Amino acid sequence: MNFNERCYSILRKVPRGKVVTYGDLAKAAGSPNAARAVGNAMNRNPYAPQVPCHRVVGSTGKMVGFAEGVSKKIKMLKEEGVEVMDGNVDMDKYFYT
DNA sequence: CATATGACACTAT
DNA sequence: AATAGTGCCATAT
Repeated sequence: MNFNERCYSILRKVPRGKVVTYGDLAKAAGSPNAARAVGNAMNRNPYAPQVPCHRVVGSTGKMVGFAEGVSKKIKMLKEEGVEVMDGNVDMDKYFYT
């Protein structure tokens, strides 16, 4: 099981309407400082619709990027009930602990 | 095997 | 408060 597959597995557990940060995801995957690598894994995302890669946001809840565009990402999150204001998510309410 | 790349995070201006 | 620069990790080429 390589690093990214671990990321996908973990990310897949994230419930709808919640979000996680790259850093925490990386930490959960076993490499606390591999936030960047996580983003890379999401970018290639071999498990396209299976993994909720759109539920991954920056450490501050700020939208960082998305393969199809941040706009799309925000749209999807809103569809799940996550409030996104000016590209930012309310961490205290939607962060997956 | 070595170099380059990127959807991050943090510190210093 | 906003912007720029630096460090880190795993993958792809």
